[in-house]
Amino acid sequence: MVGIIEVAQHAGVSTATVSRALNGKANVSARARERVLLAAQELGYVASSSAYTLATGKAKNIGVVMPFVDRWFFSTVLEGAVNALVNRGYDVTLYSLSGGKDNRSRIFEELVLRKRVDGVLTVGVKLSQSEVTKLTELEKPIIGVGGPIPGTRTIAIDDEGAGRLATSHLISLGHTKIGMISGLPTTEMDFHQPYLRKTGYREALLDANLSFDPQWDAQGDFTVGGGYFAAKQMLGNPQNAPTAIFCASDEMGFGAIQAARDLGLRVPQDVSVIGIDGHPLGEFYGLSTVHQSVQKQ
Amino acid sequence: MVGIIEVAQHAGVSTATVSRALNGKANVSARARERVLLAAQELGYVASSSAYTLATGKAKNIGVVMPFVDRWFFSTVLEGAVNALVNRGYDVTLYSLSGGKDNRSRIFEELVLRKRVDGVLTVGVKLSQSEVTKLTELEKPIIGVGGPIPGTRTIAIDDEGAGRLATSHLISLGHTKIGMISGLPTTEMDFHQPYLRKTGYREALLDANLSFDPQWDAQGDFTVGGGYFAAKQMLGNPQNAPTAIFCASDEMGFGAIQAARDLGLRVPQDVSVIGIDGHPLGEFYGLSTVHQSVQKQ
DNA sequence: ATACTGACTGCAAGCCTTTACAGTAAATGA
DNA sequence: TCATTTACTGTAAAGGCTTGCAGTCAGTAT
Repeated sequence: MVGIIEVAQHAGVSTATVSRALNGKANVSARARERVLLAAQELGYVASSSAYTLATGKAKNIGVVMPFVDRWFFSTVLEGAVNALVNRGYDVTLYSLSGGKDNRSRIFEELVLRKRVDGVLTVGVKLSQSEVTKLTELEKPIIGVGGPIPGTRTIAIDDEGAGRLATSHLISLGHTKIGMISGLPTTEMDFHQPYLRKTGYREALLDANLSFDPQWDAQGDFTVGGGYFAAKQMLGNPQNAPTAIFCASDEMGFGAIQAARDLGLRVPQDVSVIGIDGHPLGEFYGLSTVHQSVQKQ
Repeated sequence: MVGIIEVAQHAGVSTATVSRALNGKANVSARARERVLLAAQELGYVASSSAYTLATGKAKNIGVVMPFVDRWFFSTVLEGAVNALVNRGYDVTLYSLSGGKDNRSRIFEELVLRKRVDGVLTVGVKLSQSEVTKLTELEKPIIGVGGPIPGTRTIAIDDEGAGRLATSHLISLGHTKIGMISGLPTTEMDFHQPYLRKTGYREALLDANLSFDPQWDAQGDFTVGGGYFAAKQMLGNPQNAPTAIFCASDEMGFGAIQAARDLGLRVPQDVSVIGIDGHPLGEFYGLSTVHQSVQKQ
């Protein structure tokens, strides 16, 4: 493996000058810089990142933490983040919380601590206070997308507002029996948005003096299949079926639409469905949605 | 930042013993090991990964390279890979080729060279001979998923066979005018499967003595939207519309189905559509598919 | 001609582990 | 009891880079 010493010899300078030249520092004569660049090129030299990190304390690497990567919202954010970071010379190390039970604490305690990353980007994760404290103590900047993090900067839409907006839209269409398909059942889940969106939904109902029926409160797992089964159950109830459904994500909306169709209901004539996201498939499904610009986030 | 020295002092042993105990080596007395573990625990110590890498040459990190991350196939493979690796103590550093033009060479030359990764997993990427050589010289193992890599081990379905299978299925349904929506237009693209799948399609047509009409050869970009527009154009041609379409991916198949519907055609009565993947949405769309087990791959 | 800048350059320490090697103490065998 | 093995343990080098500090040398002001 060719190291900085070989490059220095090849260029006829010291390793210090090689380092400075390669890192674009001042105080290197044009001649020396040129020779170093040439030598590095010829030898195919790239500085070892572990040595670089050890010496500088900078890893040029950002950790991205998300509950899953195979849901639309997450893979889209990830794609955007990877591209943005790679163009600025950063790598992305990906941590998925879906891998197992004690994954989460291991990620935060071991991996991040290992100085492998310079900062953390969380997506749709609600960090606990102790997790935030830990990261802050290590002076690792944190940015959250789509999920508030106590005491740090967060980029997210107004989930509560979005829930209210979607619900209000259904109300304005004349619906009075409005169900909601939200996220995951357990509250201790890492995943945050569902709760706020549901809050918005309830508020909108309240404002319009509409009742909130627990039977119309379903969980859809944020997947198409989850939305499908939830909607099927809700709409299939002959006594007490809603005429409109607000889904906390477009993917669940797709499932709901399909469920309605399978039950012989027409969308939107018999049932209205609205989601949140702006998923590219929405157009094909004819799903109304509250659009959020995910890539930009 | 607490280092190994503090742990050693705290435990009343040398740093060597700390290292050995923490890495589970033999030759550490039970008593010493216990004290070290306790001390590390109390101090919240985790070894610096850059120092570890520098000293051992192992990065405990795998680079995953894919053309995009926000397409279903890729995000699914990624999810599977991340989970499998994290459970074995490896991190995943993600490189997306979609980020820009000279991204690709930069990734292979700079980033991988920097010793940041122990090995490389490519997904749907066709590596050039020189890229393979480079990695092999550095003794970085490579594994490919869904795309052959000259001289290395690859996990992939028989793309050509899948194309033939799908096409044969359409033929067996009695179709004689069969179109195909395949991948990207440019051949120099990183993305490999489209070509093989199309080969299978042609072979199946040939075997059945069916003609291959260039008008029925469209590009769908592997997205729903791409499939939609390609199908719309193909099916919308009154002179020469196929009665069946083979799509190289399910996502394009979804678009094709929607296009058919928008044109007033019923699926499958008027038009048959078949894809490749086994995308979970296939069920909802009623899309026939050649299933491949992506997570397992 | 001399003192003094200023622009480069090189030496060597430091970053934090792992691990080869040498050393110590207890345990075993004769 | 003494020699020898066994089981740990500690010292210090090595890994590859960055960078503070000191030094060199040509150029400038006096």
